[in-house]
Amino acid sequence: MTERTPTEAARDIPEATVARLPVYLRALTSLAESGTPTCSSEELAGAAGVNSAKLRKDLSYLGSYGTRGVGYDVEYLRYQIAREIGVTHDWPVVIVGIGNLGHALANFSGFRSRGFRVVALLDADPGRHSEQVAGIDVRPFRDLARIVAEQGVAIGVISTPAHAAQDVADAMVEAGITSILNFAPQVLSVPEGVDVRKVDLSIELQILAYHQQRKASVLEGAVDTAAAEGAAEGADDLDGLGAPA
Amino acid sequence: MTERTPTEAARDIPEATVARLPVYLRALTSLAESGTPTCSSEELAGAAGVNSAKLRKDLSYLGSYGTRGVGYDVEYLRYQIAREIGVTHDWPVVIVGIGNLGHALANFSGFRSRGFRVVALLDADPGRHSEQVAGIDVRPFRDLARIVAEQGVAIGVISTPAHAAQDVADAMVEAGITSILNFAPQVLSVPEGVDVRKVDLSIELQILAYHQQRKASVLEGAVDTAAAEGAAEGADDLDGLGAPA
DNA sequence: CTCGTTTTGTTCTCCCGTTCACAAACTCCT
DNA sequence: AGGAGTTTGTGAACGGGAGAACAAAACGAG
Repeated sequence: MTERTPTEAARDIPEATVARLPVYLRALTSLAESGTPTCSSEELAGAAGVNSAKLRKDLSYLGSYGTRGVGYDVEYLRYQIAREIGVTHDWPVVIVGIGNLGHALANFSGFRSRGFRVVALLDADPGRHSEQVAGIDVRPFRDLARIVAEQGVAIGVISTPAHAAQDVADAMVEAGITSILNFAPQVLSVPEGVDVRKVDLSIELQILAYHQQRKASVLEGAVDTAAAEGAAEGADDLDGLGAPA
Repeated sequence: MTERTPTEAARDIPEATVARLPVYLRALTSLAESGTPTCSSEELAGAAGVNSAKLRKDLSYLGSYGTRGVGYDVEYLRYQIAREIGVTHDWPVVIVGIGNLGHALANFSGFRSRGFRVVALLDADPGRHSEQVAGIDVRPFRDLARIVAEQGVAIGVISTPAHAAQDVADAMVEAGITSILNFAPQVLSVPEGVDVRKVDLSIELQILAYHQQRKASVLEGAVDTAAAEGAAEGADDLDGLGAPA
């Protein structure tokens, strides 16, 4: 049953597992660089920051690539994961919106080494078209469709201001892009079959703030918090809440 | 430690809900700016990109802030969520690692408007200490502890290269920071009680690549995939994975 | 060859999160 | 005042993921 039918490419890998595979891949790459030939699930789990049962279960979705009593061959497992994710070859990527963040993304060295290749930087502002960023010319946004077609681009990155993001997404979809990584603080609506992942600094910070607030109220005693909550618990007394910015 | 204050300051809000509250907050802010006085769960859910049942359940964890048959008061709900998250006042934040990404983060305008204030930019490289970024002086990393103490910083952002990230995290924890947002592609180990959230470009792209690969193999038929899988069974050909930076 | 040790792959159980569906509650209209 | 129409808040069913625990498999020693 661990036998792998080559044609069965479409096993169901749980989303949570998919999200961890890149972490394992990175850990394995690191192990490989340090010359480690094999590793146990315990070691790898440690390097990836998860517990070993979860790691083994995750890997079991890919197949039986380990050896009981021994562990996993680092290089072999690394290749298997890379193949499963689909980063044994580079994916061409376009970045739209070359502001501060766009610059940083264009210069990000991890692209090439992790299975991606920036083939174009686009911006709607003509003032930026003379620039070169990370050795790549910034080109007009309207060239998007042509570039996508010529280079076979399937993945697009949006690093524009929020108000432009939906238009850019629409244009990307129109051009044939079916995977979008969105850095703009804006909910995108896209047709079925198009994947969107968002990266949102404010949201991450606000989540931290929520937990931080809780930690603070526990540490400082319930005095301040109790007072504030007490007022709120009044349920009808809504004074003091009336002044949102 | 787990004992809760009598006034029940610490209602249990599920983690998944906490992660969506900032999205609702943003949608409400947008509605408020457009002058909308009230909205239904359906409208708000649409703006936030979730379904309305989920939205209502999420909000119900905070309390009963809506009116049946009417909907939610935009300003009121906005304030309630902001209070729950803890962004009715600004949180001081330090950013460590002022490379490309650090620049972008420092210039990110959403900080101030969403409950955060960058109080310091730190870098270990003395060559950067003469710089000013976004109107803030870049200061030596060793000043961290003093700045954290003086400004009451609880949240730190790491935008260094991967190899420096753990040291920075250790120093942050040592200085008293208990919430870390990590942009470095590196698993951080921190003591209990310290929250870490990670934002990882490569991982997000690789997740997209996985789904993209699936879409492609479904569309193009199993032919290419089968061939690729057959080759991979050789198990020794690991080319194409080499030379990460 | 056999036994003991190690480590994987998998099963089982529990918990969290999502979704459905509906009663409760409020407004508006007559 | 009362009924019709809305919309919230929530109980209950359902599905997926996390973790514990264990059987199966490989290796090495004697």
